[in-house]
Amino acid sequence: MNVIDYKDSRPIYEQIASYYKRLILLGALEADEKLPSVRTLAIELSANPNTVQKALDVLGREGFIYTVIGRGNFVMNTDSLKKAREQEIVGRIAELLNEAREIGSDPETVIADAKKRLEVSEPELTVREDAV
Amino acid sequence: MNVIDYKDSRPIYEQIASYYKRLILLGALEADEKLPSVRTLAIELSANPNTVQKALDVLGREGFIYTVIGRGNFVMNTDSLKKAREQEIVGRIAELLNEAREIGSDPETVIADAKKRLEVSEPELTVREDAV
DNA sequence: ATAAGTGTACTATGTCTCATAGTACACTTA
DNA sequence: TAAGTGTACTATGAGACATAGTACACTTAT
Repeated sequence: MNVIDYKDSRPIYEQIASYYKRLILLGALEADEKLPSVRTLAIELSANPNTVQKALDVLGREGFIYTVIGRGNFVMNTDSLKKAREQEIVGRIAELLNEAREIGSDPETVIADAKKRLEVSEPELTVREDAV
Repeated sequence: MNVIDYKDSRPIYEQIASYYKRLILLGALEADEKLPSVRTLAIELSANPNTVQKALDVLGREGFIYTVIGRGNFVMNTDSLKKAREQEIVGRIAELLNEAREIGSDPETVIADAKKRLEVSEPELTVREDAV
């Protein structure tokens, strides 16, 4: 699978963890769904079982999965995870807006420019700015 | 000086580079101003001259400073640097908004929440939302 | 011309993280 | 009982990072 990117400077275990964090937050994996075993994942991802285990450690510590000894790893309920991630995003955007203001850029302008770059996915819900 | 933080996971040379990037973008250092020498900086920052040199390499490659052999390192003009950084910020915010939408959060709500966290620095220019 | 200060380029050493390989053990399930 | 599961070790190698030390070409002040 195309999960590991050797041009990416991040460690492999972190890339694997990020990949599953994204899948879980997107709802691509259902709650209580069983993940492939450590050894199976190692083969699928072309990585070492120890590296996969390290990625699963991260996912477990951060509340994305839970473990049942002898049975496997399972996807955690996503409600609280989504809320937590949303708060991270809000905080990060606030930091960036503060920096923009520090270097003399207007936060409102920055926000407007960022909106222009948003991928349009629901055109029927989009209001064209110049139509107001 | 309190530039290097050993609790910070980033390498020292990157911390030093980030510190000067920030100073330059904020306008705390004027264009064509001379930086302290590599050896002087090493003492001031309590770091190794080689590590300082590596940080200056980064600053030079990214256009924050320029070098005159035998004389020293000097601060680059900040106009284009600020514009480039603003574009980075815009792109990063767009990425975060896309992710928020992917996990079911409304981008407009996220933006509103981020604005609430902005530090108030110019109250005379701030319009209270509930007063509209 | 000389000395001091400048950036720069090396070698060498030690520490740490990361990734891999291999082995072993306790648990659950078929 | 056998197979599959997570988990915990040891060991090895590669690479990034930081430090120490030395050296050289350049510019500037004396």
